Amino acid sequence: MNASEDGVGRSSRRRVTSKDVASEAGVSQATVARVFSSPHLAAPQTRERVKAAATRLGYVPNAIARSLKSQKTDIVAAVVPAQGEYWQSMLTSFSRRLADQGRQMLLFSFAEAADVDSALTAVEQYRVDGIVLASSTISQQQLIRMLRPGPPVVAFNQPAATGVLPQVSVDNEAGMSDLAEHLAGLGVSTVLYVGGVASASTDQIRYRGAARALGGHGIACPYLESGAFTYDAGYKISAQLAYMDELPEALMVGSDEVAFGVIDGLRTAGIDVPGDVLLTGFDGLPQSAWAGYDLTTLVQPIDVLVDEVIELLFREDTQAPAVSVVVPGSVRAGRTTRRSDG
Amino acid sequence: MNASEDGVGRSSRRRVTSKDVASEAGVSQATVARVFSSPHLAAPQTRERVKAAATRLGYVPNAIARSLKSQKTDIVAAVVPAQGEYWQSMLTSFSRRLADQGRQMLLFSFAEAADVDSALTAVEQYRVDGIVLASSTISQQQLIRMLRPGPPVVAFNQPAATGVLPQVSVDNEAGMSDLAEHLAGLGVSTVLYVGGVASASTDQIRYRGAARALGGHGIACPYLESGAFTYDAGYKISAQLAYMDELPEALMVGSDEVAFGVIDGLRTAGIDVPGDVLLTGFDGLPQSAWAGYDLTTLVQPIDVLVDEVIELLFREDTQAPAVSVVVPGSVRAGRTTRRSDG
DNA sequence: TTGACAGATGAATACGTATTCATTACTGTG
DNA sequence: CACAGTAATGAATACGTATTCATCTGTCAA
Repeated sequence: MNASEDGVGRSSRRRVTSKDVASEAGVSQATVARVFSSPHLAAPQTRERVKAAATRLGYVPNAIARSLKSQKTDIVAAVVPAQGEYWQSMLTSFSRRLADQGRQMLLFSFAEAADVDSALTAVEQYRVDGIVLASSTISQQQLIRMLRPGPPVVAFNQPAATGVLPQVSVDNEAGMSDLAEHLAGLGVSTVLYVGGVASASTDQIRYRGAARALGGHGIACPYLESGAFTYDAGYKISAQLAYMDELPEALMVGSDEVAFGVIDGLRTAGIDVPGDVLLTGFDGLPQSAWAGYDLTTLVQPIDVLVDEVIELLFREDTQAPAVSVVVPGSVRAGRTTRRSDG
Repeated sequence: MNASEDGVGRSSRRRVTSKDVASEAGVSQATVARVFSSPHLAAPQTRERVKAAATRLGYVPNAIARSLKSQKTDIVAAVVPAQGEYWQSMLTSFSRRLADQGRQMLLFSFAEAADVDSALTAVEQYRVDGIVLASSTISQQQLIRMLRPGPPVVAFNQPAATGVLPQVSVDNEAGMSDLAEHLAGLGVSTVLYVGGVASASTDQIRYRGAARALGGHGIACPYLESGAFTYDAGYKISAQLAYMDELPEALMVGSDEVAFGVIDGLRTAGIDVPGDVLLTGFDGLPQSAWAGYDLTTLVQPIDVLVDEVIELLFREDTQAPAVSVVVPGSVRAGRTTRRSDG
């Protein structure tokens, strides 16, 4: 009648350990460990007996203890900004990929750049098998901090890390260049680039790609900073665009999320996209393919990027300290660069 | 000259342990442990000496070993569907909240319902401090499985778990009811409900809220299933709507993400929202406030929900096995229920 | 028959920390 | 001065597993 007598109560009396299973099955703890970690070392008959005992007792191996002994956690840490559509879709792909490999993902998200340090401090405590740093706002100093002895670290889409940490990113410059060529091919002659944060390395490199390619066609490409890689930043900056004396023929926006804001802002102001101005994005977010936007953008092959990161983390060769892997993206032409008028 | 002699090499020779710090500082390992876990038990002078030695050696406490000894990981596991805007925003809020408390989040995402079992198996191995189950597609059987002894478990927005597991969710029925009242207040007399997955408990409850409220006004409310809680499902189902002999005055869609698809689909077919048909969503996703949609929807107070989950996980009182916390949402009236014509 | 050898298992130990217990030094009160 | 009480510390142990080493059994070839 007493609740504490109830074996199926919410909090069990004590977790079942391999030792418990051992006595139940009449073998040693070592044998139980073998059955679960290297079954081929146990006799088939013993294996069955141990497994039966384990099931009977509800035994579940303790990954913490295993990690302590084997010096492997099967956990990869990801340090990622809390907000941003792009990071979320990257996380989705990453965690799925890891799950396929029997690894788990320990998430360290941060809202402010100032929180990165505390996140990094926490990461170090858990002896994870690898660390992925994803954010355009991690400082050079913070990157260098990760060079201390510890698990392998790879930077994700963070060109600024090149030469300091192994790094994987899409080819930002070539990607934006391709988009520019696409516009040039449409006969566009005036372009304005709408960036996110001018100090972010990705923003700089993408802009360079646009400016160079357009320059090759004799087209100027002024830079306008929206202030953040967010929808709101794009929406707000569109007010400035709406009040310009003369709109350029095309806007190249530094990221899809900002582009959504720009498009909505312009449309709210009565300026049609692509009717009054063409527009390109960057990233290839799922929403960019939604019919409401149908954005011409550079699609990042996120799955490929993620695979490269994982390979870099777990390659045997621990030499070559700061490899940089650059993966090409692909232009997806949408309605936002389709001229309705002939 | 030899790379292995390099102290700052990528892979260190050996991690520094509390024992190393102990000999460096001329104290016992126990004292080092005290300095880092309960500083008040060490003399200020000793504390300084130990910390200095630790810094000199680059010592970082090993959370794995700590967890093994203290039976606490400071980690909360989240079992979450890999896709879906709603889950992503919930994850964002959740991980931020945990970080504030010095806890980390171990992510188990799954693409197919079939993957849930393997995720649960993995979760059990890590002795996390708590588990959050978030998904409308986890089966009753899988829920029951979580009743076995182990860390506390809380279901998130999963009314089907009521009575089985502690559960936190928005008031789905009242929320959809409020939206229905909103429509009724606008004088709407014909409504169609567009659901996601008819077998999902949230879908059923939301529909019930709509049907009851509308019924109170003598308004019928047929149910139409889109097949999934995704943009694509909404987009596709809109074709059926576009070919109806007569459109209802309003569409009540079971989730924002589906609503986006429906809106885009209708607009593509030349049917204006709200010009030709009013529309409501549910969830209050960030995008629902974007100017392109400006959806009338029920905003879920995600931060509040998350706080409730955490409180439920870590409350002292381990009695009351299956509390169900229901939090009210709030209607945000957007453009999609604003009549342009008088 | 004997020795070599592989297969299966148990005893013991290590992983790095937190905590209990005992010991020591020191403070204040009678 | 004696005694109680507190603060600070070290020695030892436990957390639950994986792995090394030694032991034992049985098989096969000489």
